[in-house]
Amino acid sequence: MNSSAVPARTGPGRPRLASPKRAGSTASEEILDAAAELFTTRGFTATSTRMIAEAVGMRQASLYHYFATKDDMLADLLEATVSGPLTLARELLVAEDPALQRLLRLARYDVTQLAQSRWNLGALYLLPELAADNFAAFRAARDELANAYASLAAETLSDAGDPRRLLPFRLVESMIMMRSDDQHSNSYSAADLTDTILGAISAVLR
Amino acid sequence: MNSSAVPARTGPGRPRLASPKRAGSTASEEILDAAAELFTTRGFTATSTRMIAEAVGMRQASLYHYFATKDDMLADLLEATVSGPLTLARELLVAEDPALQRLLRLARYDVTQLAQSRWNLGALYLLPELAADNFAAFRAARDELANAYASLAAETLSDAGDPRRLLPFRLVESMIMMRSDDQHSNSYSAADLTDTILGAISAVLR
DNA sequence: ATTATCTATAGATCTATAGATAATGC
DNA sequence: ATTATCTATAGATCTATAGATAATGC
Repeated sequence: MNSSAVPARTGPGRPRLASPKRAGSTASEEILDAAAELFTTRGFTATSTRMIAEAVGMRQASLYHYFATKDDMLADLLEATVSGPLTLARELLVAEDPALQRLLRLARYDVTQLAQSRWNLGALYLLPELAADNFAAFRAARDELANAYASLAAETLSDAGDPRRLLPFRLVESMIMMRSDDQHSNSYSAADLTDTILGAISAVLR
Repeated sequence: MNSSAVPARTGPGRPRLASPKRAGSTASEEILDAAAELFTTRGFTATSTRMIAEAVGMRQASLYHYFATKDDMLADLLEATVSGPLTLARELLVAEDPALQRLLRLARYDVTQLAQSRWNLGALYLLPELAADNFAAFRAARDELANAYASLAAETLSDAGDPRRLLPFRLVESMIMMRSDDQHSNSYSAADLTDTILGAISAVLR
């Protein structure tokens, strides 16, 4: 327990006034961890850069050494949530196993990450603020991911235009809503809910 | 096309500078219509009371004749989205028909409303801002609705603790995500998507 | 007299920039 | 010299309140 004002981290640059308070081995990571908590618990626009800085233990202006705008922090956080699933999806799209098997592998990876990530960043996917240019890369990535789900699902259906091909992606995302609400769902473990969602994907495409 | 500054509506009170621009037969309704559009397209905190007033054609301060706070506008909008489904759910919980039939009736009503309402207010259900006291009534209503879905679904399952009982509510809500994203889903009509969701509910509980 | 609006504004923000300062590293 | 921080602040908001004004209704 280091309660002095002396920062633990050493290296070039003027020292911080406060000691580190955040997960992360670099200043950028500390900032993103604080931003993720505040964005998911108080809202994006409702979180000021001052609050983020305070949660990190630095001054508000110092954030701008790492991020040009507040939007950039959110963009980085969101892109990190889709990059893993998207990489896996690209691999699975060209793999040889049966489509349902590939779809379920992708879904399991994705749902598990949504359930276990440190902050429920998926809750920010519906923000109208994401229509801004700053988030175009994220939107494109999430789109590509949705399309990968739809392609894999379509392969399991006799009619490729069957609208059920849209459901697996939505069932995966339902983990976000369950986690947001978790008043009732908290009687189930993340593993149970994951299996339930995977079972539902199979049942729906059958 | 009345381009003069003379307001169309007549009655007591100082006239507005601008003529009416909004759906709604009362000032409160005009304000809520403008707020709903702006909250869903730009975000709640990112929408200022000035923008709302401008969209209505009145001055910012005049909003406060009808709503004590900006939060109250959102609370009213959200409560309106759950009151219909909740009323139906209460009736169906004590009705005599088979549980699956009652569940599907509720789901159809709810999904149809989510698909066809003038603004996609469901996209605001995940806002962290809703944790505030102002929204307690909405949260309670949505909770009760989620519980009604879970009860009806549990009746159709041999094991009442089966986690699948959580899925119908989430499948219904997936209409919100589809509508938000609708890049791909817009190749399907609302009616097709509604039927697809109802089919998925049946398939998942089978 | 009552109502619905208006004008004006207090007080509290908020984001981003400019420029100083205190470390390390060469 | 380079880097990471700091202090200070400009300029632009934003919400909510106070009090004036212009209608209708009695």
